[in-house]
Amino acid sequence: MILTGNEDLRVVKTIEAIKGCFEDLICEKDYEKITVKELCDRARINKKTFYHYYPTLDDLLAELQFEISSAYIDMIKDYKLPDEIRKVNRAFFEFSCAQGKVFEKITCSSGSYSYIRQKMINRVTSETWKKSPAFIKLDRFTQSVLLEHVNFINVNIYCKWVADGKRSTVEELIALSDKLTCDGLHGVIK
Amino acid sequence: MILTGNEDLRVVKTIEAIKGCFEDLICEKDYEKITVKELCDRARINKKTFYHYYPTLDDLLAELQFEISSAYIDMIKDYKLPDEIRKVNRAFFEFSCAQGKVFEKITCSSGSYSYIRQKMINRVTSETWKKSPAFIKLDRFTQSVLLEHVNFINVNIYCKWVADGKRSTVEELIALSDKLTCDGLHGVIK
DNA sequence: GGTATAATGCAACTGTAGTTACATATTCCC
DNA sequence: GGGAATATGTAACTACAGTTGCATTATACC
Repeated sequence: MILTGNEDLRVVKTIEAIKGCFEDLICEKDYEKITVKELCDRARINKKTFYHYYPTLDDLLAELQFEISSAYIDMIKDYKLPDEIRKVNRAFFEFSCAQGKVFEKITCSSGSYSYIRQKMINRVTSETWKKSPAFIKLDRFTQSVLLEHVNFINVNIYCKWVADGKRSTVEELIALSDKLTCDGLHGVIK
Repeated sequence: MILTGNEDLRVVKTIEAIKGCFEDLICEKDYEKITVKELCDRARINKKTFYHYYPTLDDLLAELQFEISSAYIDMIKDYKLPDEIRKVNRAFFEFSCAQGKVFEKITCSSGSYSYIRQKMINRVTSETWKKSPAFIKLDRFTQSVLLEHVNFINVNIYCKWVADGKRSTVEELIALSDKLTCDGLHGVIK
């Protein structure tokens, strides 16, 4: 549940407790090892209350991902692909690299919930591609391929950057992304 | 457990039953919804026996993935990247498109086990890249990015091809892959 | 402040994951 | 074919997921 401000105080308290404790747990251990029980114990709520708001832990995770990436969506929503791809790449890394540990864990964890990456990818890119006349002319199959293409490249670079100890600068990440997205391997290696 | 031919007949019977029923189940329903219990019921074995061979269902899935992709690994193991990338792309699609439903489900399912893609990706590409002098000269970070880059593009194309009802020819898939890997977006869209 | 409404808690339930000690059956190999 | 080795089964156990009916509490609104 995403709070709007009009909720019952009990709801606000419960949802904030659920999300806060969930973020803590995500930072402390692998998502796959988090149980509903321990989340409820920590948030001081009954299991029934949790299930009242979320069918499964995966749904809570998806909502958190949705909320976190919303700011990024806003940044790129007016850019046009493929012409403004460099702006999209820049926005991605300036946004992602400024995020905290929760974003990092959610985006990079290689466990069974990396599918979240795909959800994010689809949400983000479909909005920007669809404004391109050249894109509209492509067949649906090629469209669907391109839809995930750019963001995978960026998520991949971001995750490897984290795994490497964040030793490159944001500008270096953007430069690598620009090469791989615009020019392919030949931009990086001969 | 991967059978070598020297095993006790009981072991052969058990392992074949486990893998056979697991493949059937994968074709019938989402992997996430398969339980150890129903696999054991179908394979006519006790839970204890299953856990004797596999710590979790994920491990069984990983082993199946490993076995299925072995033939592909053999095909590309002598190619050198980035020079022979077109050969790798061709091998990928000629192999993947000839596979059956189990491969399709394992590779394309968008659920929580799409991480299998990553495992496959890493296994496949590291062997081919490491023979490239130009690759060795790159920093570790860029290396790790490239390691997943090519195969993601191919897996992505393959999965979209399946989702689209396999309407393109294998040659069209290879052509699209060649453009995206070698030349980036500019090879596909202006 | 009192009350109807909605949120939450409680307790008990079913089903599955994963483990254990021990019993039994199958296979291997002589 | 017989006996040792080992694979598999049985049954019972703990723990958690997810659900249910009913009790209780907090909140909103008059």
